[in-house]
Amino acid sequence: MTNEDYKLFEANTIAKYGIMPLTGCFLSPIATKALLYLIWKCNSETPGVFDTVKLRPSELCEALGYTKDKNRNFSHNLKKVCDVIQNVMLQPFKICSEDGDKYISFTWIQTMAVDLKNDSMWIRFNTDLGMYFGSELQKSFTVVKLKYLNRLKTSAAVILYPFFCRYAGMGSFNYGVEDLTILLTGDKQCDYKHLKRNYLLPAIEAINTWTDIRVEFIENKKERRVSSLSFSIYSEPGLPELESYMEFHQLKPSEVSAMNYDEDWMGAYRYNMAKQKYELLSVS
DNA sequence: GTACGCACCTACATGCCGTA
DNA sequence: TACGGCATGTAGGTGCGTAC
Repeated sequence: MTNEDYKLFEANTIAKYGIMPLTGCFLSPIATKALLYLIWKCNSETPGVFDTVKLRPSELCEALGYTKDKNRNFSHNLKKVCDVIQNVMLQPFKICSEDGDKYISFTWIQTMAVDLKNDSMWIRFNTDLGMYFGSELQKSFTVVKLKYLNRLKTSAAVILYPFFCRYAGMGSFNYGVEDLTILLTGDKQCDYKHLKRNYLLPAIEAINTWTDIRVEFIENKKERRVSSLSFSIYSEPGLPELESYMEFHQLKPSEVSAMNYDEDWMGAYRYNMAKQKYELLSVS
């Protein structure tokens, strides 16, 4: 599997409103990333059709950043990830009309079968999922690279990275504080200071450090109250990419700014999703 | 060598309060 | 209304002994 394979195609509606609020209850970062991986895996094997997906639990575990290390906890994490998916089955997915008078509710996953001994699992998505995220995915979607998403740890960062990728092509855009509050907290009563300190700033710092985009924002005020935010999205390498680039060109940190960053180095490296770092390919 | 269970630690999420 | 400090509960990550 190559770096380019770690992509996710999201419907605009998911990117706009976020996968977590859409479920009616917030999923943990691990649950969100696991679910996104399953959606990506399913879409890569049966584009636009959401029915069933087969994969190895160890593959999912490694894709989420867990590796077999000296601490012998891989089997722990394997079961934990399976439990996380099982919990996703318990959390209903809810889509409401504008006024909230009409809604439809179902679960993401209908059935999961796991065989840890033979390292296999089988997931059946809810049969109604295809009506909302099936063929529509092929018409308009946002590309999110899972290798970047999976480096993020907080729920806010996991929500915001796909959100910013959705708008990356626009360069800059405005977004209302109330919409952003619902996106990140699910509670529009949450005040802006709480949103900024506990969600927005830590998430943007993580995104700027670990992903392929850089986000900056300014506050737009109506009188004293912050009413909306103007976000600017730039393409910029993450820290692991920058470190490998420096290693490849044998640059010191002070010399990086004088160079124009390129991705020539990537041919000499392989990205290890489990370890979440680049490994130099051996010359044969 | 690997799976499992347990304990511990860290980071995150949340709420409350005081100050400007 | 914005900002920051502090306390507390929880989720996730890590280390290690034991059993198979």
